[in-house]
Amino acid sequence: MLEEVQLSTFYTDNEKLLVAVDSVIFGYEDGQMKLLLFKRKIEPFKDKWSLIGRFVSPKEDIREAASSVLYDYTGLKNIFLEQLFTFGKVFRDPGSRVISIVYYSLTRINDFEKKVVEKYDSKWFSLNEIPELVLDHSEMVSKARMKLIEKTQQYPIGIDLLPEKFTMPQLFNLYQSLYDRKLDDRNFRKKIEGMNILKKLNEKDKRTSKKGAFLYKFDKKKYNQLLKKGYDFRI
Amino acid sequence: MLEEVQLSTFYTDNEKLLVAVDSVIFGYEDGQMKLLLFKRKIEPFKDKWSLIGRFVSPKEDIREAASSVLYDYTGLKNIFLEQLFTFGKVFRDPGSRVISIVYYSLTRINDFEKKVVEKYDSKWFSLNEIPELVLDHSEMVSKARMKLIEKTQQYPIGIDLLPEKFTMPQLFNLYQSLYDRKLDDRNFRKKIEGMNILKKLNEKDKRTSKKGAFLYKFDKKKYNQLLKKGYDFRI
DNA sequence: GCAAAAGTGTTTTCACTACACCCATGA
DNA sequence: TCATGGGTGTAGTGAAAACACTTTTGC
Repeated sequence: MLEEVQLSTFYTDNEKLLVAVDSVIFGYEDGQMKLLLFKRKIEPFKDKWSLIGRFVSPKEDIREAASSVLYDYTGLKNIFLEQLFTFGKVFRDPGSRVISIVYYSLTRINDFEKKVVEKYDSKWFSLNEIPELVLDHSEMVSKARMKLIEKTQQYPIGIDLLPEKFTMPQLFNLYQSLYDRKLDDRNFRKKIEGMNILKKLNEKDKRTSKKGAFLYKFDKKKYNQLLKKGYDFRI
Repeated sequence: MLEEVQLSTFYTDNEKLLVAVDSVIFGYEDGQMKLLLFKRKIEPFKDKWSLIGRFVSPKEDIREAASSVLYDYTGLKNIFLEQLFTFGKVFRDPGSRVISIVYYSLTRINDFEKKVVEKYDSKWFSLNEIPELVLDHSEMVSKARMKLIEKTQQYPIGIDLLPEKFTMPQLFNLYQSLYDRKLDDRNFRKKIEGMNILKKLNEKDKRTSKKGAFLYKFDKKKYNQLLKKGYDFRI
């Protein structure tokens, strides 16, 4: 109660606005980057494809709001989540004047998650098959895709997109799919090994070849050391 | 009136919040990057140093709000202005729950502008002499400074910070001051000339030496071509 | 034994670094 | 004539690019 009083003492002459958070959720599966979309549950544009989001209440931090949306619809906690951009045109939403603060996140698409996701009338789309979206959500997605590519230069995003144990060919395919061009596999290995942020395990993944590919793990300690020095993660 | 009706049809169950824009204004003068700060005019924290900003009205785009603040307090229009980040912790402002969308901008500090600025109880501070600021404004500034350095990698920010005609030593000093370290002047020239985005003029600036330094202009056409290809502007 | 994916080295090329001296001019 | 800032070239180093063959093994 005291808080309430404190918080309403000033600025009383100014008009308030609706504020929402929306999330662009990326995942990686079958050698492709994917995007999680939802059937919108409210008017206007009910049942059209949309990002997931909700209104921010006066009692929660905006990041908290984004992270709780994520948890509610995917069951995931503590995953990569970063603010992208705030959309604030007057008529961006015909339903009302709404400021939308957009976050993007990176997840591993796995079986558990799929079940939660199916419950909410949602679907993973490959990046080249994204349907028309409500409001300015397509613009949000395209900004997020650009940001994602930028992000690869400062951060080894494989950490969040691949399973804990992964093979070199998997990592290689991830980067090819992200950059949308062919890379040289030998140079790729050299570059990655030069970074020295992977631990090679004594196990092999034999699902995709007879020979089998060695499994690796990210070494988060070494990664954090590099990050402090401002390492350049470009491939 | 029709608009009003349209805009209030949906989402009526949700609580609204105060939304503000704040601007981090950078300038360059006397070989130093500077920051424009203002004495806060409202309670709480009246008369403390602060970024400039104001509340967003329901009838204006957020970018419009940021750009009009800038115009009101510096007299400048059409200058570099980009969204930085949105701050939205519940208690970031003890005056009330306020979402703050922060923009940053780059300007040329010139005599005209100075007069407008003096009128508003404001002052340019060198980056290493920034006083304590109200609320979370110091965090905003430090985020803006990091962004500024990032930005130099994708954009020749000299365009917005230097006068239209400038000398190589001026540009060189700007980058040294931005990166806060000594650079090699010969390598710097080579790099810049390699980019091929400057036009060398047939005039010299003799204010700082007897020999005089050639003046250059940015060639915006060539710059835009490079930008499309995703050129790397790192020094 | 062969198909299919995994894994490995060398040479070339190019960009970045380091480094020191001459030039033009006003006072 | 000299002090001051402006301007230039070259050799060395290291990272990135280009490029093709061998290994493993389930079928």
